[in-house]
Amino acid sequence: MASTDTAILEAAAELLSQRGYRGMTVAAVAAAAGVSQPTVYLRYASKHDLAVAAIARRPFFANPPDTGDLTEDLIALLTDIVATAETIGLSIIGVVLAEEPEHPELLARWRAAVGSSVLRAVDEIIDRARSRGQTRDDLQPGLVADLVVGAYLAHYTHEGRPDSAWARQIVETLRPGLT
Amino acid sequence: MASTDTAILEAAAELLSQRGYRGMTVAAVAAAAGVSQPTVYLRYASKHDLAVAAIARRPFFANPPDTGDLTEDLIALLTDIVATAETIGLSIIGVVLAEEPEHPELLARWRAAVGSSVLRAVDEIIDRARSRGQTRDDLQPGLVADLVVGAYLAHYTHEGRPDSAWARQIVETLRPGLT
Amino acid sequence: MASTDTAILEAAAELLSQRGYRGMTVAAVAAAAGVSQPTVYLRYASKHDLAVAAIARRPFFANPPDTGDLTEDLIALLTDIVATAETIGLSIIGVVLAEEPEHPELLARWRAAVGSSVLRAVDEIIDRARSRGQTRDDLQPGLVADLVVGAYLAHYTHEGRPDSAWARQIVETLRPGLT
Amino acid sequence: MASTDTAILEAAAELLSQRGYRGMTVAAVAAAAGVSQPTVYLRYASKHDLAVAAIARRPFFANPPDTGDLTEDLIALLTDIVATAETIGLSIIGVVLAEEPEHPELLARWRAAVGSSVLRAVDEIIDRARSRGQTRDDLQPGLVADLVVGAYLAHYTHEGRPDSAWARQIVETLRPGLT
DNA sequence: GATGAATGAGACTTCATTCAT
DNA sequence: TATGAATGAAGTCTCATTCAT
Repeated sequence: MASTDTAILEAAAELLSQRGYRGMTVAAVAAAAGVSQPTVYLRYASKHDLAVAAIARRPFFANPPDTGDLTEDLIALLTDIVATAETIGLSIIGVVLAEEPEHPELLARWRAAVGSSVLRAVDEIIDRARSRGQTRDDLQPGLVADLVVGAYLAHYTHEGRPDSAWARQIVETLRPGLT
Repeated sequence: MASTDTAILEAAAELLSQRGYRGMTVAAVAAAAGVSQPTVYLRYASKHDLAVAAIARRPFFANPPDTGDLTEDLIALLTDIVATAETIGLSIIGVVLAEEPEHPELLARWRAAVGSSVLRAVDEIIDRARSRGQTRDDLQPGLVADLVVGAYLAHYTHEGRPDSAWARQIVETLRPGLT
Repeated sequence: MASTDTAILEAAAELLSQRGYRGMTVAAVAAAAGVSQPTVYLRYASKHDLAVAAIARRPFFANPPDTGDLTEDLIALLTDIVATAETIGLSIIGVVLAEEPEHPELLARWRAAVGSSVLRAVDEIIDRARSRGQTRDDLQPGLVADLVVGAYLAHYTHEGRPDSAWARQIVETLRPGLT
Repeated sequence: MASTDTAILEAAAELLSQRGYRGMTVAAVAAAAGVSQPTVYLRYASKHDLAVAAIARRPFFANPPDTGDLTEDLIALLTDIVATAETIGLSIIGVVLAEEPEHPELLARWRAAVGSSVLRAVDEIIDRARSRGQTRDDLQPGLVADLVVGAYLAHYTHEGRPDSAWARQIVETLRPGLT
């Protein structure tokens, strides 16, 4: 059944976020999805395959904010990223990094899904700013994406959840380099 | 014996970096340290305690570069971070993030050890720049640390290892906002 | 359908020979036969019943060689047995012997099918020889069958595949006792 | 403990004979030996390794009979083989043959242990007979071993347990070819 | 008659942890 | 202090078998 498919993937993604790769046991996924373990194996050849598939269910940033101003767009994007992360936690990123030595496909899948969607969002924001003449011609979107998204990763890793003023402060600090 | 203590901690840190929390089995730590498993338990009450202790053995950034120029200092710091990360891998950061829901002490320990040492390094670099009149008075070191260190985390997570020109490009992009 | 019946039995016999009783999974039989698993169960109440039925599909020795000479007949028969065994392997005999403690029907079926057909072949060869006056009157075909067929079983079990001269050497060693 | 070692190997050999490779579960071996499953894995890296080790515990034919007469020696040897087989069953031979496609080491080990010990026994019997002038100079012990041992394998496989007169009849049938 | 989908039971294996010495 | 030996608990995966369609 289609609903079984969804239930399994959602249970897997949830457990992956909350209990890590190790904690995402097939038994727990099956129980959370309300099916038996072999039913999971009917769909995925191994736990590893299931985890890889679950990664792709993480949130995308498909519709970048469009406020008409570069700074505000970036603040909105960063705020959105922070809000998303506070909902589902950063541990999913931790999982894909932590498992890289043994399961590099997880990180690969994360890059293909989430990483590229973030980059695309920044790309679009900067494109629009450029067409409004708000930004330097040689500004590289990849660098901006690294700086904006990374700031949150570093802040969380080194200090914890940022306060509400933080996103604006980051983008303000960055602004002179963009325009 | 002191050398036994060291051997155990080093083996644990190494395995934690290279194989993650799950891969850091007590048997593997004991074997790598050349002792028996009960010897490990004489020192740490549990595997988890051992992992927490091992986290503190991660590299510090005790002597921030001092080139006489803010930009060059930051490039050197970032280059140093990248080099360190390429040696020991990012999976250790992944581990502390991934384990946070169940073992928040790992992340707490990481913040106390590595996070604060990075922040102190950036602090010092900016202090020196400020005393040379190279930077704004209201520049907050915490934001700069987020941006510089985070850029690498984001780049690695989204794209992989950066090329050799990358660190300079990041700092150049950032520079107008610092001075 | 008749062809379905055949396909299932052939797949079962093939898998039984090549992968043993354990390797003959119902899923593998169904896949090899191009049907679903329940289709197999429509025909056989259990995997075991299927195995028993598959045993009966093993090769018979219906037309014993007739060269006009006892020795040559036996050599031809033994050569034929060796050739057959090298094609389908001895593991099928292993299966019926190995399963005897728990599933004696397999061995019973093998005796009824293959064992009796070999005995009949030796019987006929010796009958013809006797009518030509080539053999002792009191020669018991059962003993000859044991010696000829068994020689191959023992050779394979103890040493492996015999070389090309072996069948003739065996029968030559045996000859003085037959005539 | 040494007694644990023995208990595990004996339990494994017993189960291998009586329930086949599949039936020799590690749980059953552990239970029969009175230990936990991990204790078994402390000694053997896998179930397969355990089975291979258990094969070597099968009976040898170290002291061939020495009656002073070739025929009687062979009858005694064959009678001994039959008696041994009736005690432990032929299913262990079935197991090594049945598992050959997936676990060829079992058959290899059987050949190295049991096969070679039988061959050595026949060798010695014939050597002694030759030194007494009771046999042909060119008689090949390997062929005799094949014929004598094989006769029992074939008889059992095709008909079942032989009656008490059978061993003598086999050797008598063979005798003219030996002397 | 045929099958897609499901599952209870059980197999092999690993691991953190303990205990007697 | 140190360890050889042991184990409860749990994890991944497979398989014979069933049921609704």
